[in-house]
Amino acid sequence: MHDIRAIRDNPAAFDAALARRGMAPVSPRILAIDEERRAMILAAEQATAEQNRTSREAGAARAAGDEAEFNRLRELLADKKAEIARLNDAARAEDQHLLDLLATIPNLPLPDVPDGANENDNIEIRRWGTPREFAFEPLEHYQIPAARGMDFALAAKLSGSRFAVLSGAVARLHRALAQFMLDLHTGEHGMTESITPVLVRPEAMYGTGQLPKFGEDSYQTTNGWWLIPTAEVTLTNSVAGEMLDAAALPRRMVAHTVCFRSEAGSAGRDTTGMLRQHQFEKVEMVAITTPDQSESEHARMTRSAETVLERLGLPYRTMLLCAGDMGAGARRTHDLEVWLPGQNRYREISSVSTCGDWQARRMNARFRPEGGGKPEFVHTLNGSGLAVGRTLIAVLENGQEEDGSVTLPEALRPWLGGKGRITAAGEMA
RNA sequence: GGACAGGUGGCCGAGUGGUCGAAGGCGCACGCCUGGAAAGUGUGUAGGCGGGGAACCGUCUCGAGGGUUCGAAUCCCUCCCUGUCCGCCA
Repeated sequence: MHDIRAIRDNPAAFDAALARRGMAPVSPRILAIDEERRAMILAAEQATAEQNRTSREAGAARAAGDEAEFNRLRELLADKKAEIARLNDAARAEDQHLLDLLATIPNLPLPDVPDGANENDNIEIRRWGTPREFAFEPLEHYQIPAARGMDFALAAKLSGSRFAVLSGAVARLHRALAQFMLDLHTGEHGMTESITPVLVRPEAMYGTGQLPKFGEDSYQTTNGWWLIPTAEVTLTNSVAGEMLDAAALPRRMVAHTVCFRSEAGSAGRDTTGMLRQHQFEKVEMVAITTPDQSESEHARMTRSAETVLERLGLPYRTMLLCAGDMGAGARRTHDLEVWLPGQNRYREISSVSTCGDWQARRMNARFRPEGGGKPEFVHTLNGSGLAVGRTLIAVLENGQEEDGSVTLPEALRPWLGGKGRITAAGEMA
């Protein structure tokens, strides 16, 4: 949600920023509605003020025992009533009209976000680790003998395509990864862990920006709940409607949840393996900050995600997304792409975004500045830390050996009962 | 699923038709007191929207919407939400 005053103050800058997302200018339409809306509000309020005045006079006349005057004023009010109702309805309709339009407009890219239309225009800002030299042709994760516990046929029987059943060693590895991530973020990155619902009200989906525009990307239950596409929804909306203490910020949260995405429109992409699923698990980080904290927090959160990959010894690169490739709520996004030897390329494994006050306005999440003063909207940030299924893929592909076994990252041992590899037979050893 | 109870400001909580945006308390801000702090004490302190350079003015908001009334936090209706008890259940 955008601040109508900011648009009013500088419509050209607003349109210019949106143009970087490939959007046509909208400020003329917004300003026209806003002007109409304000005229309506003024007319309605003036009429109401007159009504209130007359009503007080009527009360006074009655108190003074002036029945004639009271009756005269009462009739006057009765006549005005319909007109006032009409003006109020019109003012409210215009106000809603503006809100509905603003709710569909994506966030403005920050100045340092590069121009560009799609992922080809993203900029690499960092690279860590060196992809391993293989003496053999590395396999994709679902081809690796050690990953035989990954069963897509069974998942298809139960649910259909784009689901996976994990059994045995891969299931345990998946669980270990999630726990390792949570322990890292809570133990070293100052985040508080939550277990949240994965079914939410529409309001929550609206707050983070999935609704009203992107409902087709998610699933809804028959009684109106939405299945979260990311724990960003629950963690971020935890502060919806709240007035937070500035001293309590930044608030850093992390949650491991299952996520659901219908992935409409990506049919045909990554159809094999568990890279892209309707249901997957993710460890999600969310930070609620004051406006002056959000920049450093974005860097910090990106580092928190990068640290997961570094501890696991997985080569990655950090991308700065171009304006055209960012999600609607983001002002700047860092994507972490992990090296997948089986695909011989880097693939997205985390996305870390700062949303400014765009979500906070939708949620009405504010804080009172230290030393008092008017409430201000908080800033919100979110990032994967990391997508668990994709991390599993990366661990399997990067650790695969010629004999079909997989050598696991040293850092995971405490979560694997001291074990360090999966045999070609699919046994933890 | 059934039966009750309830939704008031940053928080707690009073208020059952009239000048109530709303007592009181807590918190917070500023001052007094103090060597400094605590305690004590005084004053102030809701938010949104609109108008205005500003001071300020208007308007809305006591869960949401509608109704009754000259006038609604207060009465009536509908809906939403929360809690308690019962039933069921991992």
